[in-house]
Amino acid sequence: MDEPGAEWGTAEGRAMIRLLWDPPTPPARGPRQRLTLDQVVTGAIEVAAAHGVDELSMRKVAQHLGVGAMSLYTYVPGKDELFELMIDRAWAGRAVPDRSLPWRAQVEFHAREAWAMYRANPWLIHSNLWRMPMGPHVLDAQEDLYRAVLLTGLPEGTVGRIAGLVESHVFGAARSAVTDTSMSARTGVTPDDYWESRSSFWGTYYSLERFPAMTRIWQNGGFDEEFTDDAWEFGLQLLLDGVERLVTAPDATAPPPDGTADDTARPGDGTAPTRADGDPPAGSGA
Amino acid sequence: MDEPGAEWGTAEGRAMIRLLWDPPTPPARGPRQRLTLDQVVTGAIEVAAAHGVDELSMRKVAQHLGVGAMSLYTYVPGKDELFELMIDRAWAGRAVPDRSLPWRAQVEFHAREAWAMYRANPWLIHSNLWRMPMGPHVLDAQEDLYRAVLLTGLPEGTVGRIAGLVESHVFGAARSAVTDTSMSARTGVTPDDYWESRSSFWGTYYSLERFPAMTRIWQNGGFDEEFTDDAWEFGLQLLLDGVERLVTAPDATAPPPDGTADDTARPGDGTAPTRADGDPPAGSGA
DNA sequence: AGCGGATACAGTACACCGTACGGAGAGAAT
DNA sequence: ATTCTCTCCGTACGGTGTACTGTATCCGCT
Repeated sequence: MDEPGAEWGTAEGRAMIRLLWDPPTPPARGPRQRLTLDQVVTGAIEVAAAHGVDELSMRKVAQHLGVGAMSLYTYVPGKDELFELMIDRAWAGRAVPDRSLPWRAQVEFHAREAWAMYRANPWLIHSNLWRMPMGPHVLDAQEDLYRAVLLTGLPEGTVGRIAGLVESHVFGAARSAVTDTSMSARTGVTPDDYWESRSSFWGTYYSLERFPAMTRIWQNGGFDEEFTDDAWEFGLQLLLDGVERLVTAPDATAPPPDGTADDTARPGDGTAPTRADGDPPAGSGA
Repeated sequence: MDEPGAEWGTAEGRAMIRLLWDPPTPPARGPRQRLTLDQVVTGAIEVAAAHGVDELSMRKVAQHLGVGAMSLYTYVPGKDELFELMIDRAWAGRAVPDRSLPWRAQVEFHAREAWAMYRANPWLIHSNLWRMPMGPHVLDAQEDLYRAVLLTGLPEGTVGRIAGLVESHVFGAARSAVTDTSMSARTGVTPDDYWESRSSFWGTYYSLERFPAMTRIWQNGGFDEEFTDDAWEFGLQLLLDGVERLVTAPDATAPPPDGTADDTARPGDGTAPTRADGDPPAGSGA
C-alpha cells in the first residue's frame, strides 16, 4: 500500500497509465466479464463512502459487488491501482470555470470545486499517501488551475508555486475539517464527555501559565469556527491577496524564483517538449 | 489504526493523555521491566526512520528492541498510542524562538523548525491521519506559534486562523517534498526510465493541445525547483506578506472573523476557562 | 457443428498485521 | 515461606493483500 505505480518508467507504471487513460476493452475470447471497470471503481467508492476508507478492502468491495475477492484482480492489478482509479474518478465530477472571468475568480472557482470534492469524498484525504495519480481528470483540473494562474502574467515558476499553494491550502483545510467532523460524528459526544475531559486534561495538566496564548485565543472564541465550512476561505483570500500584490507590485518581498536568469533560453510555447532532465509532476502531490 | 485516543472524554483518551503527560513510574511489585517507555518510543522511531512508516509494525519494533511482540503492550496500550508518543517525541526537539524578535521573525523561525522536523522525520507526514496528539511538546510548540502571531495585535479569531495556515502550509510543503524525495530515492531511476516513461505517457497520451498551460509552465522550468528545500519559503513569505498587510490595513479583503460583534463580552486573560461549548483543539489537525 | 484455446471466476493458501488471552516465572510485601 | 502482583511472551484469532490453481465459460476457427 505504498506508492504504487509511481515510477512512470516501470512496467507497472505504464500499466497504470494505460488503465487510467484508455481502459482496455474486454477481449472477446473467454467468458464475458460479469462487471465493468467502472462498476468496480464505483463499488469501491461506495464502500469507502459508506464505511470509511479504513474499511475499504478488496474482500469488502468484492462482496459489495457480489463477486469473489480474486475476481477483482481481473479488472485491476491491485488495491493501489484501484485507489488511483477512485481518485481520478472523484476528480472527474468537477465543473470548469468560466474562462472569461478574471484569474482570481477562476482560481476561487477551482478552489471551491476542490473543497466541495473533498467534502463529498472524505476518503480522498488519504490520497496524500500517494502521489497524485496522473489520470486524465486530475490533469484536466490541474490544467484549468494553471491556466487561471497564468492569467496573472507572473513568471512561470511563480505560477507553478502559487498553484501548488492553492491546492495545498484547500487540501489542508479539508483534511482538518474532515477529520474533525468524522471524529465528532463517530461518537455522539459533546456535552458531558467534554466536561469530563476537561476535568481530566484541562483541569489536570493544562496550565494557564504554561499556555497563556492559547488560553487567550480560546477565551476569545478564536478556535470556535476554525473548522466551519467557510473558514478556509479566509486563508484563500489571504493567499490571493498576496498574489494580487505580487501582480501589481513585482518588487514584493517574495522573490520570483526563476523568471530572470536560467541555464538556457527556453523556447516559447508550441514546440514539443525537449527538456532532458525531468517531466511535469502535474499532480504536485497536493 | 483509526483515530486512537481521540475523544478526550473516553477512558482510552484519558489514559493516552496520562501517558503523554506523566508516564507512569514502573511499579515495584512484579519483576523489573526490561525496557523503559522512552526506549520503546525511540526504538519505534528508529524502525520508522530506517525502513519507512509502512514497515512499522509492533513485531518489528519488538524485534528491534530484542523483546517479544506482546511485551510492548505492557508499555503502551496499542500501536496508535505508540504512534502518538512518537509524534510528541518528534516535536520535543524543537528550539524556541527569541521572544524579543518581531512577530514575523518568530513565525518564520517556528515554520523553519517545523520544516526541519518534517524533513528529519519523514514518517511524521502520516500523522495527518490522526488528530494532532495533545502532548506536552506539541502544545509547547503550538503555544510559541500562537504567542508569536498574537504579537500582530490582530483579533484572536484571525490569529488562530493564521497559525493554522502557517502550520498547514509547512505540512503540505513537507509532504510534497518528502514523497518526492522518497520516491526518487526508493529506486535509483532518473535518466533512462524517464525517457522510457516519456515515450509511454508523454508521447502517447499527453497532448499539447489539451494541456497548454502545463506545457508552458514546464517548458519554462516552472516545475523544476518546486520541491527543493527552500521553495516552500516562497509560500511562507506570500502568507506573511498577507498577514502584514492585514496588520497595517485592517480593512483588507479578508474579513476578520470574530473581533467585532459576538454573543457576549468575554473576559480578558488571567481568569480560568469558563466557556461551556468546546475546548481548544490546540493541534488543529495540522 | 464441433473443437481448441483463451479467459473470467473463485477457492485455497501464504505471509503479515494488530492484539486478546493465558501461562510461566520473577520479585517485593506480608 | 507464602502470597500476590506484574512482566514477558507463545499461541491464536480474525483481518489484510494477493499468488497460485483449477474449473467453467464462451469466441473464433475449422
